[in-house]
Amino acid sequence: MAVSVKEVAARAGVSVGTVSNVLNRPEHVKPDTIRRVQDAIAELGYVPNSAARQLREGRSRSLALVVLDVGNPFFTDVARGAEARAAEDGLTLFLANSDDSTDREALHLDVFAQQRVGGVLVSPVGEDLSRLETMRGHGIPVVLVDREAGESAFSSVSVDDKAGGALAARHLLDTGRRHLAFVGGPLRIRQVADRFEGASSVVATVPEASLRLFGTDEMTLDEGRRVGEALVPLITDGRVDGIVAANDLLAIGIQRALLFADQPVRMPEDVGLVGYDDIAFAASAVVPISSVRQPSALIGSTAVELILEAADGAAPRQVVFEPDLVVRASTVG
Amino acid sequence: MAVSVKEVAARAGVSVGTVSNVLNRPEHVKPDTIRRVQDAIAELGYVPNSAARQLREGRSRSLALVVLDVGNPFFTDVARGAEARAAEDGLTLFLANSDDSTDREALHLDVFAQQRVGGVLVSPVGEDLSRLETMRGHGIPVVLVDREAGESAFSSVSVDDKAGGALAARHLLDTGRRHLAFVGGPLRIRQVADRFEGASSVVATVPEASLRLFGTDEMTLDEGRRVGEALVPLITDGRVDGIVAANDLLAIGIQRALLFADQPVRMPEDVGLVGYDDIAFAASAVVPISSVRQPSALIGSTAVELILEAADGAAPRQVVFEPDLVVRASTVG
DNA sequence: CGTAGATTTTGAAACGATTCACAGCAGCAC
DNA sequence: GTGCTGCTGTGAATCGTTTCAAAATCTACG
Repeated sequence: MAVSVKEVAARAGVSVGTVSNVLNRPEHVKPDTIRRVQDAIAELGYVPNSAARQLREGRSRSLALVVLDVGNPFFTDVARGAEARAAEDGLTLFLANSDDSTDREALHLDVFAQQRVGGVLVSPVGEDLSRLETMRGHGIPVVLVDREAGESAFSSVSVDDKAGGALAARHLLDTGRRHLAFVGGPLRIRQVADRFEGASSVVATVPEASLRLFGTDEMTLDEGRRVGEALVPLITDGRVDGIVAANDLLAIGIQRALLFADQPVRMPEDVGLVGYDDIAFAASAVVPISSVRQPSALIGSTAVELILEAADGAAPRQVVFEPDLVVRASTVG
Repeated sequence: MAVSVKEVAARAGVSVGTVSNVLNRPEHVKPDTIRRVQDAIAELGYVPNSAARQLREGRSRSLALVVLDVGNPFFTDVARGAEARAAEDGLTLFLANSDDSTDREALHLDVFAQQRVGGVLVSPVGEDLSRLETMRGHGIPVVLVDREAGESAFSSVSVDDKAGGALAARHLLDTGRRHLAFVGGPLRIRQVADRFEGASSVVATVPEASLRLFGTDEMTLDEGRRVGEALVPLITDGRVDGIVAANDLLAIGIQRALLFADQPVRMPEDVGLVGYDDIAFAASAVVPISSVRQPSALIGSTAVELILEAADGAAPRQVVFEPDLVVRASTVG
């Protein structure tokens, strides 16, 4: 059943060492021999066993990416960028989904540690990075994605979320709004907390402006709708005239609730709405949504770059991208 | 650097066999010994090497899923269902993206064959299943996802796409439309061809009804918008009054183009729109979109079920789910 | 106290690929 | 003919785990 180098060697009338040489350094093998071995491989349908190879080499030619939510287009874009960059170096990228759960995250990290992957890219769920420390201690390079490493000795690639939050809030203030709402949560997610903080700090600079927080349990379309419905009366009253959503899924849900309320809200006249991530659906929304853009594919490819550096023993490095604002009809007429 | 069973054994003062027993069949080991070994494991930070385990066992405790497009929420939902079911049996699921390319599909399948994964779930890009045949020949169970296996000896789990296409078309006819447009492509994608065929066959039963095909290169928001713009004048003329989109991404793009045209089209008054897949965004669209629902998570979990059966040597089996129609405001007032 | 039987523990073999020191050999110069 | 060099090819050792027959130890009971 199992075809191994041994069978191939027997069939081709050479030793196992020679078969391995044909596979890994054909320049040391006579052309005629190469052909004989390749014929044998084809005839027997030999497929190398990567477990054996890996065991011998001590490390696998693969990387892992653990994201917070595969359902969020932002992360699939990051994954695309990472995979493309990894492929350039002949590396395979495993994609795993932690779904905002520390348990699932831990589970995946364990599996990857056991696989001895060449490196782990992770957008960590919580603040506790000790498990990642141990991974690095075991010689597995770790890069934080979409989260700044701060004083810790990890490499990281992130986007300045405070700046992003500020960008969104400032845009609303610049276009005349004064009573802002920030929708997102839970605040234990660092990205959310930072975006809120950025927005807050900008609002604080304008005396008559206010910012009110509307917390959510998750950042989904449904939660957005729920909050959107609650916002309608406030907007009608004039108590809210600008909304910053912590991501585009929320923003889309909010928009839907506002436009389809019994007493519909006009956008951008009655209220301005800014999302975050600039996923494709944001541009295709009913009223296209202004959004804070993050260079998602670039984040992915840069993360792989940093892993490769780390694997070469380079010192950890923090890359922080600046977000920019894509202005659409949800904020300006 | 590398901590192996050997070091653990030495530290705990037992043999390597005992360490392995603690890990795999603790019921045969004295409680006191278990504790001593576990302490040693903790102190040394031992992490099992799954390459070695796999080499010994000949097969890895993991499955692979290769999807056509990770960017499509339908497939991430399938992946979720599959992963959950796999986790029940302690199996890891690797997710890979073929992006509609046979090359990328082949690449991923090669890697998985070398990994000796316990099974492969794949929604194949083309019609040529020979590579999958060889995988099965090598003893790796294969299950086709979202594609019926037909006469071939694979297991498969699919949804009746002809019935789905028919469902969509019949609904439009039932609500009084007669001039239908089918948007989707390329037709080499089996699912698209089947949905079109289903719609055609229903339309053919109504004398005065017609169905026109609008081909696309890919099934994305942008392509939907492009076709939507082309449809506007036809709808205004009354030459088209119902649209079947081959998936929801297209439908959302189409809707946006129609609603935001210079001379906007009313929905459902001027035209009815039916999508396919029932992704979350369809329900949250401006005008919520009627859509042919596929039980995505169930498809994923069933596929894993079939893999497990096949691994136990059971005969291949074809599971075909019936789609159903979720009616929303895009087709009825 | 001896022993059958059960419970624990042992340690060498095996999984499949890579590596590397070394062997075989042809060609060549002296 | 001898010794070198360069090119090919060899095969035993190795990676870390599991397995399993056999050994060691314990338990209960006459």
